[in-house]
Amino acid sequence: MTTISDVARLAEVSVATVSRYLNESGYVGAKSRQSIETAIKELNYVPSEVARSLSTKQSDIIGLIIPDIKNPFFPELARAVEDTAFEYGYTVILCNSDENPTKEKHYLQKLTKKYVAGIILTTILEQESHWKDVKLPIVALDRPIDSDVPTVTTNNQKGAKLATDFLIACGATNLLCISGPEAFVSSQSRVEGFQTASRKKNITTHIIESAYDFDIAEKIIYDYLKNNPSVDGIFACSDASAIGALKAAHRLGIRVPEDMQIVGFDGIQVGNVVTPSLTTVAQNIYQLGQTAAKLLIKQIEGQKLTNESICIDPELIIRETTRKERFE
Amino acid sequence: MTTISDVARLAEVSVATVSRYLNESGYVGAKSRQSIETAIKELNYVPSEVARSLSTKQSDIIGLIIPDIKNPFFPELARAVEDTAFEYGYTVILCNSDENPTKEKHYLQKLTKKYVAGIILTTILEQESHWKDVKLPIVALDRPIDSDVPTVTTNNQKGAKLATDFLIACGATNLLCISGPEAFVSSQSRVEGFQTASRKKNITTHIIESAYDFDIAEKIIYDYLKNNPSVDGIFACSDASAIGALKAAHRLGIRVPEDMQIVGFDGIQVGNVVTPSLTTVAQNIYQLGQTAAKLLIKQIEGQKLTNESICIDPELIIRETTRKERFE
DNA sequence: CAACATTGTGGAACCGGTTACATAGAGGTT
DNA sequence: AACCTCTATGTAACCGGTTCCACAATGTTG
Repeated sequence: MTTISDVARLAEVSVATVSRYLNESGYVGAKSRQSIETAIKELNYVPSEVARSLSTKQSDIIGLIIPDIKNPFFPELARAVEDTAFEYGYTVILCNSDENPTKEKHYLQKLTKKYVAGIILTTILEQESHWKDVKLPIVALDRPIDSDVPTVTTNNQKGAKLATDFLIACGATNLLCISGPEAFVSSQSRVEGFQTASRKKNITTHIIESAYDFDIAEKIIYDYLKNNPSVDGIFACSDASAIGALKAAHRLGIRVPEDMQIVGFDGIQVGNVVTPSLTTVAQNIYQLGQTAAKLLIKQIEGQKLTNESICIDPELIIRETTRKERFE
Repeated sequence: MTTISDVARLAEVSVATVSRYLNESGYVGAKSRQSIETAIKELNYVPSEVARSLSTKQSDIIGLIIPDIKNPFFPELARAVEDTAFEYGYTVILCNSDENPTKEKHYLQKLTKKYVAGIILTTILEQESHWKDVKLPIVALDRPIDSDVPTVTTNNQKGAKLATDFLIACGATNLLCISGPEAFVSSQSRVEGFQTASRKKNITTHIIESAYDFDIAEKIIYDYLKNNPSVDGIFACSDASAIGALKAAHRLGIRVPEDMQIVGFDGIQVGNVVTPSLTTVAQNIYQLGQTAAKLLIKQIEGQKLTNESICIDPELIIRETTRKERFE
């Protein structure tokens, strides 16, 4: 591998001049520029990121910490982050935290050691104090960490309201809400949205909790529906639970959407492939990731973005688990 | 951030001794060891990966290049690689190539500049010569690059044979094979497996090609089945096409598995969630990723693994798109 | 024309580690 | 006592960049 001094030697200038040329900092005369350019081409020179990082204490690496890339929500998010990073010349390190604080802390330390430029963090859990000590640029995704950390979220409450209003408009009167684990703030907001939308009307509501997991949700919902056959509308706080509900209904001989309607939340691809395909409140996942990445890069490149938080509206996608004819 | 010389100063030894202590290289006396340990604790010292990389020209970063993390096959693979890397103290940079040689080349250069320790490469396309110049440890996943590059693949031919034999055993006699794009070697092997399995018996076969994409496959298969209603068994070279087939059949009023049976290939999670759930040849995706990562790390840590290639057997998962009663 | 600003360049310290080499004391051998 | 081998440690060069500072040449201004 050729180094900057090889280039300097061949171009008959000093390394300082070459460095200035490379970074477009300071003056470089026309003939120096010329000879440097030819030297670089001739030697096929590529500057070492590592050496530069050591000097500048900065790299072009972004750390992305998510719970689990296998969770169908995250691949698209990761892709959005990576695309945006790529566009701006950054590179992404992928970390799966499993929502485990120890692992999270470990990654944090590793990333720090590598002088990463910044971190995008998707922790759904409660605020972990160790994030407050980090002096790196951070953007929180999906869940706020701290009031002065820029955050990108979906408007969960609004989305839930959208879903619930729609269920009711489609004639459902006996609503079941499948919440996520209590620790997830996003799930709480969705439940709140559900409650505000269903409270005013003359509607019966129930709320049960389930992990965001197909199989677990299926079991819980199966048991519930068995004992409560009057439910005619389900709002699930995740598409995973919604699909669980679908399977549970199938096993119980409940026809969807004729006997019971279902609306999910998330907008993951699977929802479109299931039969009947899932009506859902789709988060704009790609935009979520893109926005977070852009926000982070802005911060990295010097702008202080204290307090800048962005809330992205989700969108109701009407498919086959709800009825076409609207009442009201 | 504290440095090694801070530690050396506080411990009243030289940086060389501290470095020796950290790397367990060379001799360190008992009292030096003691004072270094306390100094490190007191200062909360964490060595800089970057500085070390500059010296050693090695990092603990592994580059993972895949076509697209959004493709449902890759999240689990990426997770396996990351898990294994984590276990051995490595870190993963995620690169989406979109099967685009230019992007691939770009990433290759970027990764080289960062002194990554090695690269795991999943390119389904034809051999790209630029990989031959790379002097980094490489492992090819899913597709061989070169005879002397260690490679991890699924036994595609065997899997296809498994699927086809099973379809025939379940009574299908008029088989349609949905191949992948011609450029994918893995798809070719699957078609070959299909052909060897179906040739000997008294069976009619057809082969059509489709991208590995739900919607595209659905359209192509819909058109085909419309004109060829006698097909009673489909072997799809990917679960994506299999699901497309399922939807096409649904739209045409063909009952699955009563009128027509379907077997997919890949074993992605969606297959289990679709109705009826998909009988498929499951690749052991996690093991694929894990094996590749381990192979790479072995190489990184000094072992020359020329010619070491591993072929992992897939497994037939019988679900609901095939009939229970076996003929024969 | 003197004083000063602007442009162009190189020397050398520095980033935070690793490592070759020199050195020195302790213990063992003959 | 002379010599050798370990063990233990420090000095300093090096990895490949960035950047401060000094300095020179040239242009500009009053």
